[in-house]
Amino acid sequence: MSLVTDADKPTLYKRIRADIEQRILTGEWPPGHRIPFEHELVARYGCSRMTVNKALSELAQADLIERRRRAGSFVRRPQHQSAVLKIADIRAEITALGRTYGYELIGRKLRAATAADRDRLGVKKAGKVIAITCRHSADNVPFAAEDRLIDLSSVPDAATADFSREPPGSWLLHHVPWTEAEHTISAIVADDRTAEALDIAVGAPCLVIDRYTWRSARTITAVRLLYPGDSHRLVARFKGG
Amino acid sequence: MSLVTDADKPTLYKRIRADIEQRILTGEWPPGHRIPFEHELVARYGCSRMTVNKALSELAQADLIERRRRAGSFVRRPQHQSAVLKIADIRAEITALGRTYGYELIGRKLRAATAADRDRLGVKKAGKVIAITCRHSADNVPFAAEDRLIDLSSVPDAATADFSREPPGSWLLHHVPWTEAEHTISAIVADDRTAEALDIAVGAPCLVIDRYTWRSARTITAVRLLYPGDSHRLVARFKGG
DNA sequence: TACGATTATATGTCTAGACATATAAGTCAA
DNA sequence: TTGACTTATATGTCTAGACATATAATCGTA
Repeated sequence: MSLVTDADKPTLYKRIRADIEQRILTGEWPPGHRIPFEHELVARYGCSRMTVNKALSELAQADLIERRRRAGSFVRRPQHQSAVLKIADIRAEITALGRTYGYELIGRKLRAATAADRDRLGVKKAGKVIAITCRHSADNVPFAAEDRLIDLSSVPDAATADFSREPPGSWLLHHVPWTEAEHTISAIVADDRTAEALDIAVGAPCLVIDRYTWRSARTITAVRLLYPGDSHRLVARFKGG
Repeated sequence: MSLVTDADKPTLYKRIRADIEQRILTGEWPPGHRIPFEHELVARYGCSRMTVNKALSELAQADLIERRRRAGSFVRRPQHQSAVLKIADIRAEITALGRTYGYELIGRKLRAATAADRDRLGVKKAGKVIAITCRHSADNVPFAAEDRLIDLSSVPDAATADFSREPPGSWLLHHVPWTEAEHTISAIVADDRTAEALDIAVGAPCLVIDRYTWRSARTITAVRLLYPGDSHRLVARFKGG
């Protein structure tokens, strides 16, 4: 029976945060509205300033309010230009849907980086790379085609990994410590090769995700994922939930 | 000459946070690694516990570490399944590129909600709605086609807004207090109508963004944006920046 | 050996102060 | 009116404590 997400954790600063969030979300305090000063909230809730400060700091970190010295704290304009996009590991995504995951390695080549490879990885110098082509399926229906390049100078262990059984995405997730990533999403129509890989018609729409991954300015992998565009959807949700 | 993002703000807790973040991102402290206890960091930095607690709390809020009572704080596994997708206001997006923005209202209808309208808005009962079709262009080249439905029972002011001059997206952004949104991204091929609206060939790939917006369980608007798929790209970036 | 009770400990929250600092607002002179 | 200076004030950071609480580890017992 809780309208607020974590109303069942009745610590004071969370209650203060939830109270304010509630008023912002309902529109009672519209964008630009100055929320009460810290000392006013201290008086209202009968607590110390550090407690309301913690509540307000978290709201500021979540971009719900903006804090300005000497002026006060203000409700920010909704920013639905940025949303959290969930791009799950494909295996996890499929098994989460209760479907059986299938994986098939199509090609694996270890080679000295060509100019095209270096360009794709965004590096000037690269030694060897592994190029992998594979396919993911759900209930034996093609789900996504993957075309990946791994920089072996960053991930030398990848040279001996067995990608015929484990998808490179999963392997990397468990063997590289921490990464940053950039995703680019676009649409194309299937060419001959793509149509065959995904078992769709030539000219059918495809959703493309290009993911470029690095760690501390060091390139790790570049991957292109192709999904049948009419059956696959990416969902990005902003705020709440 | 700073390697760390906000090293120029030398408050202690930010320095502690940056130090730890650095070690995580470089892989020095891999996923699963237990970072020093609060009392150890207190000793190392010669500060009070609240100060290191603030640093660790922010790292936890950013999902970089996980805190477990009695056990300690641990580096989390990289989660590149969630990324921040920037879906800018179209006008802002175009002007940011230094191109001139153009807007053209194609159709506007005020009507009692049909069954299809209610379905699209995800409501059981809706009074009147406004259906809007319009087009955005950059340097006089079609950039995106928009097809929108606004629930007038949630946003009555929209009935009198002049959408022939201001795009409905911008208008809503400035007239509804705060919203939650869900975006669904998919790919289609252009049909006759779409091809004409975007001045592309029939059968050309299109990127589709369906955005559904509400405030406190109250539906505001549902919009479908169509972009030429080969010229438009969405970029989502995770961590760092 | 397995299970239940106890204990130790790291984190979670909170207080009542303090000083620092950016800046809105007011003051005064050119 | 404008610009420079001063002041008041809200936020930013920090301290040295305190008690609460979840839980890993230990111990004792069946």
